[in-house]
Amino acid sequence: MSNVTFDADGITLERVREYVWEIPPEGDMRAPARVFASEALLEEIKEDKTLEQIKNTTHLPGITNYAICMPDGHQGYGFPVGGVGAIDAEDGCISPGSVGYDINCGVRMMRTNLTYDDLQGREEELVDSLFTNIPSGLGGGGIVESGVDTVEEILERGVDWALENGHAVEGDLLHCEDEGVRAGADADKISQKAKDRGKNQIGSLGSGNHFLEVQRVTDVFDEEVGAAFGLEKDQIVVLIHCGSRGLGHQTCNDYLRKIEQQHQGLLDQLPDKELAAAPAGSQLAEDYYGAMNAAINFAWVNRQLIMHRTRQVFERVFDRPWEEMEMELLYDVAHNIAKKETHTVGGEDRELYVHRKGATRAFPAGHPDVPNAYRDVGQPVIIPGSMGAGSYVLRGGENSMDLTFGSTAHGAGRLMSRTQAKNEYWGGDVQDALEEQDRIYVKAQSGATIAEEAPGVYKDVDEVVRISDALGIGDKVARTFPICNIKG
DNA sequence: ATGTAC
Repeated sequence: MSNVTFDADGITLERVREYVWEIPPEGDMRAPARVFASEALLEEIKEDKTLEQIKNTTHLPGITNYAICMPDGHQGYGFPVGGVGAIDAEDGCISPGSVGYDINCGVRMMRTNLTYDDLQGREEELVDSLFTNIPSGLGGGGIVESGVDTVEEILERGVDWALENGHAVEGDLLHCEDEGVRAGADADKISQKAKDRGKNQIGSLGSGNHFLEVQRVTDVFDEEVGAAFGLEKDQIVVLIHCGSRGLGHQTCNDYLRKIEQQHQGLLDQLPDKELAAAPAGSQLAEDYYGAMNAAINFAWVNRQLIMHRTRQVFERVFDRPWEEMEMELLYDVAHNIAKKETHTVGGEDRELYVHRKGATRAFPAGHPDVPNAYRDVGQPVIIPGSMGAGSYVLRGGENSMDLTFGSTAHGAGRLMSRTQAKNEYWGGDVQDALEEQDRIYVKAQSGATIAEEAPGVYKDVDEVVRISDALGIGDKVARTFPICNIKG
């Protein structure tokens, strides 16, 4: 190890090699922590509690190799956003606090065969129609509003339910992780209260950083992989970012309370109560895993319904069938989950609960869990930037299994809190500037949400992606730029 | 992120 260090106000990071930093174990840390970032990003990461939080996560029993902070890391609830914790599934634990409140928050991208020329002049009509037809904002109102029995079916059957009920086509399932149905989902482990919160939110965007964006492809960096993903310059694509709404939030809350009641001993060992975990093999660990998998299915159906409704909006605006516009799902990535996966650790295969909170699975070419359509090039990874900066499509890099348990970053990462953002920006001004300077059309339920999500509150997504690419954990394939954005 | 309630 070289002797280059980075001093982050009391926490010293040792440089392992370019863009890889390590916090060596001290006190009750069970493993080192690693931060994958440039010095420029570290300067931002050190400004909040991220580094302290990534140190704290190494106290979780069963933490394997090292806890990971991605280049977009920032402070979260207990476990940092942009964090990966691979934890032994036999002797370790599963941590609802480390998955977070928005179970299976994630992004999906839909292709079209439209070009920017087809869309110019129609932006306002399109953004208005999307905003009118896709439920957004806090509280209830979904594309489907139904009873608890429907929620239960969705929880266990995932996108299969959407297919059977006319909200999906076969190809949608083939281009989603787990073909849109998470195994091991147990609706009985989701509380009545959570189901009640979910029943009128099936197909709804929510609020905060969730959005639907129409974008154009500005760059294809890798022609071969770009072709495999069906992406080319000037093409219109749609990006959808949302999660499991009140149902997932309630589920996280329910299990945090159960841990306080049943596993106070483990809780007492942790430096931060927000890392709450259930011991592997306990009834509660099994129950949470069943519930979390069910909430994952709910979030997939949520994104599916929003995508399918978007097809119908495009049909009306462009006056032709969506099939003719080739509006096909490219891929759906979950970035707030824990998943039982087999990884090679010190030469032997181990079952691990891989916690990815604000981190994206990024399996390389050839991995059996990559869908057939992309098996030869690697799993698509979608990294949204801000509504002013645009987003990236990557593919799982060949070093991801060795370095990061098959993971990479998930976004640009916040630079400042929501409260701070509202002091810095006024929503209306942000909206006007985006339209006048960049011809980006934004429509939101409240001006406060636009202020909270102003481009200036995010880190530089180009720098985040540059590091992922340089490390070979997620390789750059294409870049997009926003045209229309709707949000809560 | 999230039904500005337990």
